[in-house]
Amino acid sequence: MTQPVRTAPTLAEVAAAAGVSRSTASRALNDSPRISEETKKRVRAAAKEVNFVPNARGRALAVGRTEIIAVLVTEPLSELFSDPTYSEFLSGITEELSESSYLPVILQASSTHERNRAREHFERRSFDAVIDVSPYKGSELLEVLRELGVPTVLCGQLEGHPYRDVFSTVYSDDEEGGHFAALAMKDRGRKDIVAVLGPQDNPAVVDRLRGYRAVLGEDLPDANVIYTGWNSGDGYQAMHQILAREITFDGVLCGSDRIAAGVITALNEAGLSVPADVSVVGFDDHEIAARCVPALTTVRQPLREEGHMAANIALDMIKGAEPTTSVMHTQLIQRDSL
Amino acid sequence: MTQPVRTAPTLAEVAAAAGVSRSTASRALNDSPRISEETKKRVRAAAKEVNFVPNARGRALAVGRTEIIAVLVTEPLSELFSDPTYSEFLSGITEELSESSYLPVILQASSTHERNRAREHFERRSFDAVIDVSPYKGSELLEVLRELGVPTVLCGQLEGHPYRDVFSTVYSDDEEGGHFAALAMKDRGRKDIVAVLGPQDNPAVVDRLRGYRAVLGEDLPDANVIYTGWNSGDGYQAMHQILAREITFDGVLCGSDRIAAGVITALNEAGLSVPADVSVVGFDDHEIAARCVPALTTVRQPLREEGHMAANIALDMIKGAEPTTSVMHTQLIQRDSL
DNA sequence: GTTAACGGTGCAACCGGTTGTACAACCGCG
DNA sequence: CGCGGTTGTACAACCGGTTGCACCGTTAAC
Repeated sequence: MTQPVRTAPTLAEVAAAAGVSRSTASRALNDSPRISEETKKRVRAAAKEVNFVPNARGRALAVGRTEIIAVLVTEPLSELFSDPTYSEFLSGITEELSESSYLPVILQASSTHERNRAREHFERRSFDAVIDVSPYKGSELLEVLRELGVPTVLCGQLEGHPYRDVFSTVYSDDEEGGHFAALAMKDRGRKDIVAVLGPQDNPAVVDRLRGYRAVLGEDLPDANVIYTGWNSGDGYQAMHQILAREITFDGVLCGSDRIAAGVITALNEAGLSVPADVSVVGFDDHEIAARCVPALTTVRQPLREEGHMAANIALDMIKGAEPTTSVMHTQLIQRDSL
Repeated sequence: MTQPVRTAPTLAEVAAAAGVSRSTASRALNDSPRISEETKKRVRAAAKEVNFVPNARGRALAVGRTEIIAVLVTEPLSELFSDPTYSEFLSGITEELSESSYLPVILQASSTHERNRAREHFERRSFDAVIDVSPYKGSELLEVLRELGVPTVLCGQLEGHPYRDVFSTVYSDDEEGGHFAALAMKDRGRKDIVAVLGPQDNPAVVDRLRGYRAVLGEDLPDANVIYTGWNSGDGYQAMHQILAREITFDGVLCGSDRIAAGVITALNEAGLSVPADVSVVGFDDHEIAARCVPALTTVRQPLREEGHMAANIALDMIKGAEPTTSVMHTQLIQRDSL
């Protein structure tokens, strides 16, 4: 059994064990070309012997990096937890960073208290970069990050993009996605469309609607657009409201797959069949889409790939790259609800 | 408008601006009694002037602490995301630490890749302490933390407690909770009890069952105990299995409120009324418990308080305190399902 | 045989803070 | 007037790494 180590070995001990100087030991472990192969072997052996791992604090001070990237979450965790969008994003980020020596950590900043604490650590430069996964409302923290010049990537659109020249942005082409969904409705011959979308103040929602409109025009009248939350319960309720109005419609464009699931339930309860009577198209292509009955035709957002992209941009910015805006393409996934 | 600051001011600049040495500046900002009030004022003014914030890297190296605490999550995020238990826990931790200068960050370590990266940063001593919120299966990371001597708090029981002398542990008294639930059944005069619990390998489940048994004895026969997942779907399915057996029972003890919700749905579908025909008692007292129809009688776990406790213990251990085990009390919440 | 070139290593400075200790200035006291 | 005791400040070392540069011993070229 290995004994608990209370005090970690330092580079000096490794150097002593290998019979070289600290600098040589350092270079040997960092594989510098200036050190002979033989010396490297000896130092590496010594390092392994004493179980040496370079101390993050000393290293961070010397190289000016902590190798920790903060994934900033400004929504309450419970909300985050109920939305599969985020977990896809996060997996993408983690996946990509696992190739590097950087470690992503999730930083919750929903309350004012939390934001202040986060701000403090940003100012102290505890993190090399920040990836904000829910920036759409903006926040005073973004202002702080801008002032500090911390490399920052926004996942998702920010209203009006006031920071475009300072921050990088990654998001999927929502207008294009709306386009695809609407086109599918049109091709199917649907003429009287209803839309059940997410919150009206969300830029993604606005863009998707623009995409719908570009294709459908007056087939999607203003009166038929409902803004609500992202959950199936929200979709269910919204659909009930629409049914109560007793208007005629033959297609429903949904802001998320979960909304679509609720919509389908409500339609079925009202005796309407999907897709025979009404076509339904979702958005996101989450797991739930394939499990719907009937399986949901939807617009796929490449969330995992967005995570990859965000992570890579963060790494580039740490190395000094300029901010970028990166728009990902969407894709129509054909299933049975159309 | 403040201009973006590319290079942060250092203590040396503050000292120069205030006309004192670096050491005096440092002591003044840390409110050392050896510095005159007048000098402190001057230094503080200078610091404010240049917007000085002590650099985390330099400070960490000097004081030997990063002031970052890792909240370790070894389950897949999606699972974590669906269980309200965690978000309560986390809120408790964050709340408590917001009083200190420590920052909690969430560290995902579900895949092997992620665990390796986490391990690396543990070895580098990137974090002052670790709070593991889902330790019950154990993991090789715990072994690493033990060897490194990193202050560690486990939230929840660990099978067999092999690390009791090295790690602190916080959990609620599950046996007591089981006791309370069973006692309520008994007081109500229920004699033929069924239990629908979480996974059998979970120590909490074992303890709760022990609590049930201590009160009910043969009123809860082995054959009536079903192990399943924590979700309402699991509860629903389990109840259907039980109904198919056509045994007589008048009470159901559930491993979680979500299980209870599923159980109630299944009972209603079978034409059984709660609580007239069958009493149901949950566990956790999550939000869902109060929203059930009928409102669920359940055993409250003080999750938020456990978070507070875990955070405080972590801080104490950083200061050198010995590991502690802390068991929190549960409480029966009387509602209408009994 | 001298010298230039070069590969390998160590010294020392540096990153940005904190802290033990020396020292100067001032006080009151005998 | 000289002394010990306070008070306030600065110097320098330290935390644990990285890195510019000087230096050493070879070898090769003239």
